[in-house]
Amino acid sequence: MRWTKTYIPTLREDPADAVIDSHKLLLRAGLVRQLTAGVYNYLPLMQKVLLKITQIVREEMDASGAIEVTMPVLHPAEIWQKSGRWEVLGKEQMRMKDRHLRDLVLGATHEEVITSMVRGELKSYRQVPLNMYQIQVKFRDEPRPRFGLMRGREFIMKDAYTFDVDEAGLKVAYDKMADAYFKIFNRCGFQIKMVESDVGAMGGTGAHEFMVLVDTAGGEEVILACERCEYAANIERATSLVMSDESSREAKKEKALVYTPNMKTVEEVTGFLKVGPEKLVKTLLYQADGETVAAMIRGDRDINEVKLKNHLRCLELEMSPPDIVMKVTGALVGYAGPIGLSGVRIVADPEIKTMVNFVVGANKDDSHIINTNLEDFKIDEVCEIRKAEAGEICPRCNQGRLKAYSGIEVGNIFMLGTKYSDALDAKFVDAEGNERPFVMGSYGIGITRTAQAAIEAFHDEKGIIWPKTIAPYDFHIIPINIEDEQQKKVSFDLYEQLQNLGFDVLIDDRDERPGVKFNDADLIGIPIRISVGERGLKEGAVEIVIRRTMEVEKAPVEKAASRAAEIWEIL
RNA sequence: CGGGGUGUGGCGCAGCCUGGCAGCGCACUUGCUUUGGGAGCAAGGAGUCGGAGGUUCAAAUCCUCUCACCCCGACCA
Repeated sequence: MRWTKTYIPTLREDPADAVIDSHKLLLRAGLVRQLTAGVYNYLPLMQKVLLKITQIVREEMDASGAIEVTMPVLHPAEIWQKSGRWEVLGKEQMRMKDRHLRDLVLGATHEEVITSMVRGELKSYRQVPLNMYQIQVKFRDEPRPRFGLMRGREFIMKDAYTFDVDEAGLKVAYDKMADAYFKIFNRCGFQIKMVESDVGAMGGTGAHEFMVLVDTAGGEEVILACERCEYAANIERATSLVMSDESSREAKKEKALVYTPNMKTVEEVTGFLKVGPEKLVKTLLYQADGETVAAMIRGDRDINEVKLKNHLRCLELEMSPPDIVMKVTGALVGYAGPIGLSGVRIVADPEIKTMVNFVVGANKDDSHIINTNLEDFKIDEVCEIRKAEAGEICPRCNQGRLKAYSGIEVGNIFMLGTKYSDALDAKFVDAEGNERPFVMGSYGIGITRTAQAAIEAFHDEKGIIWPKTIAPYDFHIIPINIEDEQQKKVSFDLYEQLQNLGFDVLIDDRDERPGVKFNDADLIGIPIRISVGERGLKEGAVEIVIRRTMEVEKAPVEKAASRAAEIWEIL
């Protein structure tokens, strides 16, 4: 492709609206332009990248035995109401009404659609296992779109769905998809990490995310991974070993009410009482679908609301407002405690069970109780609700410490079970003649997000460094001075030769100054650049430059194409 | 949804406080020169100052309302 015949609007300056490197580069390299919040045009270079990524995805999905289909973007509300996700997704879902005022949905995922699609027609155990996928635009009405394609309201995804007769079949399908995902992301050039994750609104029995690890600020999720074994989990899901601390060997003391005027935070109370925050137990009040629940957690820990929400099996979970706190505890916010708290479910983190002589709120203004022990109150349920932290001990090998990484989620896989086949009535007849719901799985890859993740993972201060498998072009030829007939001829000869060898080639035929072309080349990040200029031609040579390392090799004009192809092979 | 910020030519910004000719850099067009890391000179085109209402002799500037976008938080299949 000739630069002058395509559209690559590069920017010299950083766009004002971009914060993270990959977002700035998406805009500066002329890959995308925003239409409205969270919605982007994909310009010619980006289109090439997306096609290369989707091609890899297609090849590996097909190789795994999955069958490609295309499902509608526009869905009737009815199927979402049937599965119960109309309420679960709520405002996350892009919704509209048609002229008849019927509710419609712009799909964020397609479990409901595919389940309706096969219902009544896929009906024998002989027809499965079946895996169908599509590459399709998706919508999510993000409360706050940001970071370019990382958190958009419209994006492209590959989503696949499997149908099996039982859990064992699902496990096979699930592992097969995980395997395909490793192949896909490795081909895209990533070091990928598969981590355990929460199932969220998807529902089901288990899930994993595929994360690209980045050391920049561009990561959007924190993951914890054991430094000794293979354990790795999203922060929402990560657990750690409960360590009984030193104080648990103390002799139990008599509890006592203490006056703590205006001391509401953990810091204030422990500072005032001259004890560490690990000697205090926070009692946090939540409204779980209207019911008030108390969550107890050690003072120096953070609560993991996802874990609490999962334990309570509620749709909405939020901190109780002050008036409810007052009603339940009889005190202002900041003095809630488990002793004498009635009519409220008390959920405690297991770590609490290891503690002695701790501080709790007294359910009375300006008062706490010291030397509290487990016998002093009743715990209704014990459930891990604390956020695991870096440095804690791995729950799997019980030895290694957990380390935190910043990651970008580019893929996820879910074991759905029969949630959707039950709700939408997709059943088959087994060998014994019994009617049973399909056991399903669902598997996503964010195509547009993967492109941005590549930029985040592979760039330097001058621009993008595309992995060769997903680069918009393989070679970038720069005639230093396009007005010079010899340079022009050599450049275009090379352009044709490389194309004849099957490569995707971009030639910068603009009448621009060399500096402009070099800077744009560095910015858009084609893996190999070939400079054709007076300096080299004097010796009958052109320069082959590797973008990643900026290594330069001179090659004779007549051997340039074959030499460039060799370098490509080993890149 | 709470808090903060920004809307001025395609992009990046100044001007606003203290009302008085709408500016700068880059980009764009034309000409000449220049051509190995973002050229020089000259000439030129391009802006309802996000929108509506108000105050005033006069509003980019002050007031009210509103819309959009960005950031922090909440949220996040």
